Amino acid sequence: MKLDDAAARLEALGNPTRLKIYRTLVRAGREGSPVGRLQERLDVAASTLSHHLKTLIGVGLVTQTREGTTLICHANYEIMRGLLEYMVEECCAEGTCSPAGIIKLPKVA
Amino acid sequence: MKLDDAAARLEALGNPTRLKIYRTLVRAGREGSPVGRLQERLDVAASTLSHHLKTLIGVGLVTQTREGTTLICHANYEIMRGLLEYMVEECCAEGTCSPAGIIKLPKVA
DNA sequence: TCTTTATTTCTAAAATTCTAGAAATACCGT
DNA sequence: ACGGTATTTCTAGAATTTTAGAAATAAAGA
Repeated sequence: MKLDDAAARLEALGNPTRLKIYRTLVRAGREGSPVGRLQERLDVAASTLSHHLKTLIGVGLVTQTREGTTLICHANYEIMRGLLEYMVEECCAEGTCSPAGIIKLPKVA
Repeated sequence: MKLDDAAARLEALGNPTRLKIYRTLVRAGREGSPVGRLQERLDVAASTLSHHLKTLIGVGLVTQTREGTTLICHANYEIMRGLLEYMVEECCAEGTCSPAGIIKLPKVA
């Protein structure tokens, strides 16, 4: 991942509302969550939510699938994985900032 | 770490110039880097750099120590560790987005 | 086709961020 | 105390972001 892509994704997550959205989608699990349910949960105007979702979708952190009239949102774990990988590799000292319970191994699949 | 703190730190890192600053400081290692050297490396106006550093310092990601007339900047790994921990715990599905080479263990110190 | 529900796009105002020149401050050596 | 180097603070303009109401679009069902 390039620095500019990482920055764009960090910026997308760096807004409390968008971070809440993303976290909610992670908790929604594999089935995801309709936009409408997100709106109820987060208590934000529909247009505002849509705007934030657009940002998250734009950087690849969220995807949408349509099911009839409702749009289901999903967290994209692959992108998040890449972002965490970038941060650990580019922004951490060897072993110094591995989160507790997380260990960096030499070479594991 | 609270959601708002995590968001503030992600936002701080979510600007290409600031992400470059932070990455440079990580690469500078334990001894850190003077503001002036950062300025040469990143080719940015002194006042602009100072402004971005203020942001990073404000969220705890960077610290400064004075050595005579020069200020030395250091990456704060403890805060970064906490941020990564937050992201893994709050924004990842179990095992789904562990970066390659990183494994989440049940309970390790 | 008309209605309803779900969501986005358009629009615009308020707030914030980014940038960098100029002035101010901090510290050291003489 | 003075001069020089390092860095910050002040200031302000340009650009971007955030917010949400209103209008538009998409899909399903009667």
